[in-house]
Amino acid sequence: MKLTSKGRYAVMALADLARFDNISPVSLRDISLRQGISLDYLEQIFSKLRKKEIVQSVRGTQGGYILNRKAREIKLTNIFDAVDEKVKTLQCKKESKKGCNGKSTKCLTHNLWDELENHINNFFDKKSLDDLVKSNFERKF
Amino acid sequence: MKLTSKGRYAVMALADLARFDNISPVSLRDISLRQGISLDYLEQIFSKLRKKEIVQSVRGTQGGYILNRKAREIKLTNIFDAVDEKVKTLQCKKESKKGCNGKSTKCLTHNLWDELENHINNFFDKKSLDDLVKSNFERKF
DNA sequence: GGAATACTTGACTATTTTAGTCAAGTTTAT
DNA sequence: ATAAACTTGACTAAAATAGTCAAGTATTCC
Ligand code: FES
Ligand code: FES
Repeated sequence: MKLTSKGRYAVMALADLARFDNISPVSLRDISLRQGISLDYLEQIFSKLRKKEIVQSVRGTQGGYILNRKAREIKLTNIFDAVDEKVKTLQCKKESKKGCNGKSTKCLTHNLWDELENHINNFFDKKSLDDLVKSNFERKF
Repeated sequence: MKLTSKGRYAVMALADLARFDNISPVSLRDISLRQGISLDYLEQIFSKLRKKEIVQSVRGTQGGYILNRKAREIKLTNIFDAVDEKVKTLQCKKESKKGCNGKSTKCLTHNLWDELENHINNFFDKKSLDDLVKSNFERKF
């Protein structure tokens, strides 16, 4: 089980952006340089974040991106959702009554994986971008 | 983030095996048929489980595998460890002082991913094979 | 002893996913 | 006008996954 770069970068980039929240737009070029993420890849990611209304774009020179909501209101869940980084522990389709083995009942481990998925998603539901910025701020003292 | 088949199958197969704990060895062929897992793949998995002393093999006709420890003492952590299904949320090396971006300090999200990793591993540390067998047993009534 | 069952090992491969790159635009501040 | 910066879509190399395949060894039962 591992976290993919897309999810990691999305959160990393937003954490960078959130530090300048409401001051001025941050260009992807700056994020790219500061965080060491490919500019082209960031563009892909921010295109998705914009579609899900997590960020707003400001075009033209001195443009960039700004948060579209308060940092406190942006949970990791929202970010992961936007970039399609999803937690997937079940093999079967959750809605279906069939099991992952093709049989008519759920497999021996179905409930276990379902619990695991909830356990992980709980973490993402709780953490906001704001928590992240604050914990980094405190780290400096 | 998703669970791989190797980890899923390892737990599924052991859950099947645990139901016959101390009665008689269970052949991989039976597990393969009941759980719908490729026999060749199961062999790979059980080879690893045997090396980590989670199961014992019984050769010959009527042979198979039996648990090497009490089901209560086999945690998911042990199983995942044996088959190399590891939780990996950090990009950087944990011991190193360098960040994932190659810089000399840890990145903005490092602590967050570290927390996440612990959160997930807690789940695996708590759950035992025994819990799994019992919850399936109860399900029948 | 011979056949059948079942474990054992190692190498090999197709498919899928990931992590990007590349190219050709459009928009806007200065 | 020009440069900075967003926008979109297609493409691709590399890695990981999920197995398969082949050849062999050990043990029990008849
Ligand atoms: S994971 Fe849902 S039935 Fe196996
Ligand atoms: S994940 Fe450890 S420094 Fe970024």
